[in-house]
Amino acid sequence: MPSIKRINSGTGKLSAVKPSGNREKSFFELVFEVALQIPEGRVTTYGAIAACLGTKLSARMVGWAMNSAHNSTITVPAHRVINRNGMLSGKHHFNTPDLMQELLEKEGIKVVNDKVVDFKILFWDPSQELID
DNA sequence: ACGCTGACTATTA
DNA sequence: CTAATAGCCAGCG
Repeated sequence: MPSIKRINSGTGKLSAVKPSGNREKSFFELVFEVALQIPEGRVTTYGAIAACLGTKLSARMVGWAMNSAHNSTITVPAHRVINRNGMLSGKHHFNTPDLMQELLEKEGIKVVNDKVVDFKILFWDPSQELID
C-alpha cells in the first residue's frame, strides 16, 4: 500500500497546526508533505492527495488542510493544488486572488480564466510518483 | 461531546 | 450543456 511515510515517524513531528502544545501528526501534515513533494511546474488535485492519504472519499479535507497550511509555519505550495477540473478553486483563499495564478505562471504553467491549461499533462499524481 | 463547516467529487435532473 | 444534491471526514465552537 503506497502510503505516505509517517512524517514524524515517532519523533519528527511537524507541529504545524497547533503551535501551542505539539499535537501528534494529524491529517494536515500528511497533506503538507504531499504538497511539498509536488515538483515545480506541476499541479495535483485534492482528490489525488486525498487518495494517497487514504481519505480519497473526502477531498474536502485536503483543501481544508490547505487552509490550515496557510496558518502553519511550513510553506506549502497550495497554488499547485487545485481541483480535479483544473480550476484554481482556492485562489480566493490566498493573500491575493491573483497570487495563485501568478505563482503558477511563474512556474511555467499557463492559466487562463482561472483554469490550468494542459492540466492533465501537468497533473502530478502522488500515488503514482510517490510510491511507498 | 454534539453539531456545523468546508480550497471536493460524482451522480442525477 | 449547466444546476442541484448527496457523500465524505476531521477540526473547532
